[in-house]
Amino acid sequence: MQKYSKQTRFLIAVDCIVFGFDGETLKLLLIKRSFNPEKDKWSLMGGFVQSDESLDQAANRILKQLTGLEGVYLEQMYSFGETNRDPIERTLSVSYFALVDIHKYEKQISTDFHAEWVPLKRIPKLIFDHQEMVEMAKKSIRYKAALHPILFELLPSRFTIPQLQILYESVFNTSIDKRNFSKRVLATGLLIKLADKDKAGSKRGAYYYQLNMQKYYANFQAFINIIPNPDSLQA
Amino acid sequence: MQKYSKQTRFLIAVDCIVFGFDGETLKLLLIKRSFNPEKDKWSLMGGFVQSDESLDQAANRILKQLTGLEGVYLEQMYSFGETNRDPIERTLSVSYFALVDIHKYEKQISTDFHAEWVPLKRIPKLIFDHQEMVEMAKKSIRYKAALHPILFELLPSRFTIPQLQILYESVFNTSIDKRNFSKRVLATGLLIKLADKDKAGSKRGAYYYQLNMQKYYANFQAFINIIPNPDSLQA
DNA sequence: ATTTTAAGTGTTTATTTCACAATTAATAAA
DNA sequence: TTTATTAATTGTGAAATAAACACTTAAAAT
Repeated sequence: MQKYSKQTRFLIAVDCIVFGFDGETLKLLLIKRSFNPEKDKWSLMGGFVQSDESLDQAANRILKQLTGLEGVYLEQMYSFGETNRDPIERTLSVSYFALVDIHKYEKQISTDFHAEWVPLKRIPKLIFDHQEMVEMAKKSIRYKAALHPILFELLPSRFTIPQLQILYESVFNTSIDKRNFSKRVLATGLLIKLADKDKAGSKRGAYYYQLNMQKYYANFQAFINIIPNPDSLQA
Repeated sequence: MQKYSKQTRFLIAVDCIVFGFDGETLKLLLIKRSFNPEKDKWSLMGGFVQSDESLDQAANRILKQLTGLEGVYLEQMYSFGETNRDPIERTLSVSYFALVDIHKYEKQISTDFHAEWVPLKRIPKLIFDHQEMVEMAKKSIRYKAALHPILFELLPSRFTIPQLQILYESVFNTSIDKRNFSKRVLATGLLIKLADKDKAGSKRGAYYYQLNMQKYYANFQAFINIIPNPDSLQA
């Protein structure tokens, strides 16, 4: 088999920006890097693409290897290709963002792996250009969540409207009138009201809801307006 | 200097989906591939990333080399990484889309280079996964143009509102009421009315407008609503 | 002077968004 | 048992925005 001779070949990495929500705070999953360079520094989940796997496969494998997470929402974001972004050797990084319900994986992550959930407001210095990736990922999920119902991926399968509102308020760093918020989310038709309540947060208790998966998948592409004044969003 | 030994290295290509508008029809710039494999087949503009250039630099260089185009709107879209997408050797393709005023470059392209503008509705079979890239690019510009004023990049610096409307109608494959359209675009505050008219399209002539570049750059990220019923858009 | 053609413009109605506060369910305390 | 506390739940009116809809006008051609 012939080859494209004379062309340079490069390392290709995948880096994952993993968002999680615990009911109160938006967090990122970070690890202490286990190899040189920058060993023991904070880093995103990353690894090299192998010759027998596609980018999506690589992203899923890396996420699973480093955190045990499997089957989570994962979306390609952007490829970072500055020549000197890795000081050892030029490496292209294809970045992905992931959305995870923290509680579903919390124990698994902290016991089996050296990964940690860090509040988005207190991200430490990261290696290479990972800081830049995080900034872009924050913008990306805001942008996408303003139009599409991706934030449900951060919640457990049963959740309350107040929980959902806290999540939206965290992501958009704003506060929303709860009457208008509940009207908007219910108007999407995506929610199914359940019979029982979550009594953890209040005496009265808040009804649980779950996603109408039919409509969720069917309407995923359609624009959905949950955020007031989306005009002020930054891309 | 140490290296990451044991890791596989890959070819990295950049492929550009170049959109153009001639006042009537949306077109793509295609070339007949000049080397094997698939020599003489239709292809997007592409080339390998060199060791001393970033992805953006590679995209700009390739666009310039193959078409003479320089300083055009160019945006990274998506990275395609299926293992077998290039039959000769595994190659990652980082795709970009570009928006070009056809008239500004038409002669240059057809005389100096073997590139051709092909109406979007009559794209021939393309090599590799370029068809898939084109489909994604069509969705991408629709999506982005529904929210941001990128389509002005396809027009000359002086244009009329009827021209602009035809462009929007082409991109969204729809027809728009001209009273509502002109109200919407003028409401953005992005347009400056000029004193003279374009007499080519009608006896009466249509006033030329140009972009208010201040506002254009300032408001580029803000959501701008020009399309009726954007809910029906597909991501 | 008349015809032709596309450009330009305004109003009414319907829909959506926004601002705003009282009531209720359930537990805890008296 | 009653009362207090706390968060959940719910509705309405005003304002802004979007949608539907048709005639007049400028300029060239006849």
